Amino acid sequence: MTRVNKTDHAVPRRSMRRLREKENRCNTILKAAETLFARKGYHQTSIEEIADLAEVSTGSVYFYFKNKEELLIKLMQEIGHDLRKSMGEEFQKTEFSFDGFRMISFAFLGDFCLRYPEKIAIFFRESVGQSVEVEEQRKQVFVKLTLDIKDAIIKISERQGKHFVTNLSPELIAVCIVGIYERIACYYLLWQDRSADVMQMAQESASFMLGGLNNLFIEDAPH
Amino acid sequence: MTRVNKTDHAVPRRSMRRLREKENRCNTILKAAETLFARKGYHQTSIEEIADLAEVSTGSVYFYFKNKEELLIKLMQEIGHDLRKSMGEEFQKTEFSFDGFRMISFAFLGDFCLRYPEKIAIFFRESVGQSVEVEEQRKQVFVKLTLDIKDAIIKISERQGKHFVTNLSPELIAVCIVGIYERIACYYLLWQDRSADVMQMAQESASFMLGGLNNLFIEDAPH
Amino acid sequence: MTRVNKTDHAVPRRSMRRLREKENRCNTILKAAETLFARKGYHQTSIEEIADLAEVSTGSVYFYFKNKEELLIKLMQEIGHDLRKSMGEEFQKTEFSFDGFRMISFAFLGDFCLRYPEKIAIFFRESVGQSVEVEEQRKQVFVKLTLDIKDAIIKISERQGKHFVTNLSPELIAVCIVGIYERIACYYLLWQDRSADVMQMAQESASFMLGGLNNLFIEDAPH
Amino acid sequence: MTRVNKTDHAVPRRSMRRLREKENRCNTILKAAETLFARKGYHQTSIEEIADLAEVSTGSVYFYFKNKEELLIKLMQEIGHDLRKSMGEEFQKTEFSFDGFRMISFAFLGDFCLRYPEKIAIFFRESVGQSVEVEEQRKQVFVKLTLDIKDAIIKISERQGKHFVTNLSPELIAVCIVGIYERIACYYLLWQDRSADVMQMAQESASFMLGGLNNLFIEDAPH
DNA sequence: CATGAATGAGTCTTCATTCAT
DNA sequence: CATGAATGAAGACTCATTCAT
Repeated sequence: MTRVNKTDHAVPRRSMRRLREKENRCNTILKAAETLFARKGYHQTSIEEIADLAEVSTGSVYFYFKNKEELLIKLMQEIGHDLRKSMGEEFQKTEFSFDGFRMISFAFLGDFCLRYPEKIAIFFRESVGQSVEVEEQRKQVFVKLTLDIKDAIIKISERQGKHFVTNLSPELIAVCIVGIYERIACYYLLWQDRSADVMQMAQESASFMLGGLNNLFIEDAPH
Repeated sequence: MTRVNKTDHAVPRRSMRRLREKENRCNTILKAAETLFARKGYHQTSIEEIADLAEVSTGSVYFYFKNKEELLIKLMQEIGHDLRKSMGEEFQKTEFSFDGFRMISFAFLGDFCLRYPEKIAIFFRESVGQSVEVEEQRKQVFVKLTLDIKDAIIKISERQGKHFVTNLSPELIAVCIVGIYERIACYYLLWQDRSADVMQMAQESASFMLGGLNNLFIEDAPH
Repeated sequence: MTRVNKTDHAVPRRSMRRLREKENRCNTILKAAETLFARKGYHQTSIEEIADLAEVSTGSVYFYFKNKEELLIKLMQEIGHDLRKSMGEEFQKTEFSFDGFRMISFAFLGDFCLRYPEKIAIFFRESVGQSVEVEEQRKQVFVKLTLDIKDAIIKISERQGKHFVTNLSPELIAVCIVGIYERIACYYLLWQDRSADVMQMAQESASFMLGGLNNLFIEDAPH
Repeated sequence: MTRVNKTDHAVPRRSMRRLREKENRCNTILKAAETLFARKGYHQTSIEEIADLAEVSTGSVYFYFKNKEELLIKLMQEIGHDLRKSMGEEFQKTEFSFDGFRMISFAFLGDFCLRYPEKIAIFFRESVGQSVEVEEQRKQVFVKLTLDIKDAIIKISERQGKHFVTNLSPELIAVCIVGIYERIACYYLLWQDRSADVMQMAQESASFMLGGLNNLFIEDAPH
């Protein structure tokens, strides 16, 4: 029905498109998928809807992506990559001082989350619990992200001449930090619209992390 | 719920037995759903499979539950309820001292997660990103859980005569705590099998939280 | 289009059906598939068409049959079974004399082919070259059919006190006979309508086979 | 065909080379199609796969062939042509004596089938039951093949001064012979690998045919 | 002539849900 | 209350074919 009208007068979707962009179909499709997955949910979004929004045929979606799952996985990986890059840069800029935590809090909450709420929805909601394959890829993305943070934590501790109570600590702290960001983003941005308070939260969550971190350092024996 | 009311108005003679039987069926079905959702994923599990495992007909599933979604929601709510109850008890037992954090860490990670890995899978994975309705219910469950923790935090701080840097802090801390538990459970129990280290993690995550909490108290000005 | 009208006024296909027959849906579906496969070809027939002709929903087709392939396989096996049964009876009736060949020729060409041209189309045309699985099943059906004939040939030769030139001969003769019937059926009934000459052909093809058979007996040394 | 004509009208200077190149391409594609159709089946083979194996683009396939069907038809016709040519030569060589049957058996089973098993798969399996058009062409190819054999049979009988029991006989015998070869090839070469016994089968099948043929000659009345 | 990206109609298949028994 | 056969809407995915470059 919708379908029929679409091709009725042979209004080629192509013409308009080709004028605007002759490449980057791939990105257009991904962007459309991101928008719809975030808006309607992964399962509630059909390939046809994605194709329509991207001004492309369903066949084209399958030309660029193996299947629907791959769209979700690609989006997730891309977001994971961006987050890692952004975090890495912040840690670099602050030369692996404690201040890095404050910076990544602002970068993530104050910048990324506010600018790309759909990416947050994809990363923390739509990519969860969809299929074995998606979950496996999600795990890998999150493990990489966590290990990045763990490495940064180790570097920071070394620069401060501190040691952790156990070998587990650095990774555990990284896991905690990821969990904190995740839940703050979901709770305050996806579930409620508290974007006005985001800066405050960035500030306080950084304090929280630093306090937590400090508590897992071994007390240096006084002279 | 709708269905349950049907029989509510009439509590006749042999009702007791009937009620127990009904509750049993209901629970058998829920248990089957929990097992399968956790093992194969919500979408990959069909009503027929649930009915088979519960040894009832598909029609019976629909007698006790409005639809598949309701199964998931009920499971989620049940788990949320159990967690809140358990946490509440721990805070009570420790009389809202700082030690409560250590206790809930052990209760959650050392006890709940190890005993009911399927519930963890349902609560933190399968109930995420499935539909608008599930997400709405999930939000409510999580908000309740978070507010419980927030209340406990406020009580604890009051008992210690401490004040928070902002009004946001108590809730934010609660959100962080939920996030920490969530991610630790996923990372170390669903994604990897690090059950051997769980006690250590409970210990350290409690320290982490306490450190974080402390950092969001206002420094009492020394007189 | 066709679709829309079908359900527009909610004219339940069920009502009419239930009145006529409350069982044997399975056979109705198979019969519909047979008719359509023979008329339009296996690939050119959609499940929906089969369901329509059987006055059943598409879902019902999948309730009784795993997939489209299974419909074809079942049809093929059924036909194979019928043919073997019919042949077996003819050989029995003629007490494994040479006359059996004449009888099966009449039974197959004069009876079966004329009565069930669609079965011939399924057995010798539509079930060929469709997929690996169909081909495998087809092979098994044909091998059984061939071995039945081989056994009959051996019995006949024994009764006549004859021996074959080689061990291969009985099976080879059976293979030839199957080939002869197959091609006659295709050539004279599917490709041309020579049903008028069928009896003549049955007669002559039996003679041909007998001549062939005789030529593969060892010449008994004259005393 | 349509396409070929395009260049037919203009046979200019460097045409020779072009023609050879074109023919090469054409054959390369046909060869690729033959290989894949035989290996994976007609429907399971996509144009893209054929193009890949032939190291051309999908567009090129459509330059040389109207559609996928035409590829199959061309292959089938080619094989039919080769078989007729080969048979004709054998009959010629044996001067239309009874020995011709032995010769074509060896030529077909001992030579053609062993050398070109893919052609056998195409001719007797993949080209069956695919579409109305393919079936129509298949019929024509087989009818030609059959009539060739019929003609040879008539010639042979004339040379021997024999007469057939009815007018139908020569064609019927031809049909039988085709069926015999077809089924032997499928049964012993496509379904089982009995290539070791092929010579024996050629020998015996020829005997079978001769016996059959003889049985359809009218008994010459002794003076 | 060659290319290969783009098309989109066409189909199979699934499965939550219903309801007559 | 229980059953499970029946439904049919919905969607993913394929692939022969086209055509601008």
